[in-house]
Amino acid sequence: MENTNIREIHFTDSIHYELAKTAKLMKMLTMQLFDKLKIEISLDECSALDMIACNDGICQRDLAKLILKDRANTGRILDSLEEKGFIKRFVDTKNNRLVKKMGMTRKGLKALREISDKIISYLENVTGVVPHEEMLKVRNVLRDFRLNLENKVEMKI
Amino acid sequence: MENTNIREIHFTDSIHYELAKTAKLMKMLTMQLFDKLKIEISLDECSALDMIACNDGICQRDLAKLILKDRANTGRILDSLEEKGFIKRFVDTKNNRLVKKMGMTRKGLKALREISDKIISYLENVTGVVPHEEMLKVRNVLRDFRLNLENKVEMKI
DNA sequence: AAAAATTTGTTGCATTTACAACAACATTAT
DNA sequence: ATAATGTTGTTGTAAATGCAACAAATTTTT
Repeated sequence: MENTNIREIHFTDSIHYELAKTAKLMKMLTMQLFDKLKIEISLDECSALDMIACNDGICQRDLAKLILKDRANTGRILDSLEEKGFIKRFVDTKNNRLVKKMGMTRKGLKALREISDKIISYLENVTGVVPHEEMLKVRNVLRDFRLNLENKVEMKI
Repeated sequence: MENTNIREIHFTDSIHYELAKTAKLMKMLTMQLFDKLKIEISLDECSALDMIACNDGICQRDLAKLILKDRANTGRILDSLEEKGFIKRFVDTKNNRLVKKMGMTRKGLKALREISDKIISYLENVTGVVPHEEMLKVRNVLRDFRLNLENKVEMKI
């Protein structure tokens, strides 16, 4: 007897779809929040800024890997942040090679803190529907999953 | 005594960052897979196709909401799918208004199934590191979270 | 020592994307 | 009845993005 009950598997039901859609909505919401609160830098600039604050003296390529932009666009984002006086860039060496490293300026730290203060209560309001513990658990599972992904994806950065 | 232990909260630690990064990596991996397996349509076209298969007779705007593209780009994706003979479009009414609805062609169903068969084992291999039950749980929490997001995000579609 | 390959950042270009304006039609308000 | 508003899809355009080519410097290979 043949099994005619073929299980249809749809992208819609997958974790991949749920991830993509949730992330996209989250991005839309945050961008709308940035607009509403009249935050003067873009979301991408803000996450780059935060990443630099957490990794003082990082070089461009390493930052690119963290924010998952290519080298070209990372450079452009940094141009903008430097022009606004939020970061300083300097040439240094890494493995005997000349690289451009960067760090926060006082102005950049101040700006980052102000933005953080502005958005944090809003974002807590959004994540609030799901219990905090559950959210942490999801974050941790996602992290494990992501770390595994990083080994499989061919990064051209 | 003043509390000088100010808790620094960074974007890097947030569920938002983890979501964005995981989703982006997942997208990169899937696109590389599409390339490797010589799948002839784009990832976006594929998810649109899957969505149409799951929602026969859907109109363009409703599809746009599901795939989170704007109406313009949804139309362009559909142009491409129609040109390839994977979907058929027809004018119908919805609330007494003329709308363009669509459905799968036999060719489209065949193509979708072939693509599904090709990628499914690869993707299971990726999600495999995390126990299936845990993955389902994450998906469900994400869904709750996303449904809440949908109420807060202003959709201009 | 010369040639080839590697690393890092920049520039240019082609594709993708989002957003606004528009056309066609229907509904509601005046 | 006429005007104003709303819905759906298309077109045009400006911005974002990714990719390939390049320059400058270093390391490895021959």
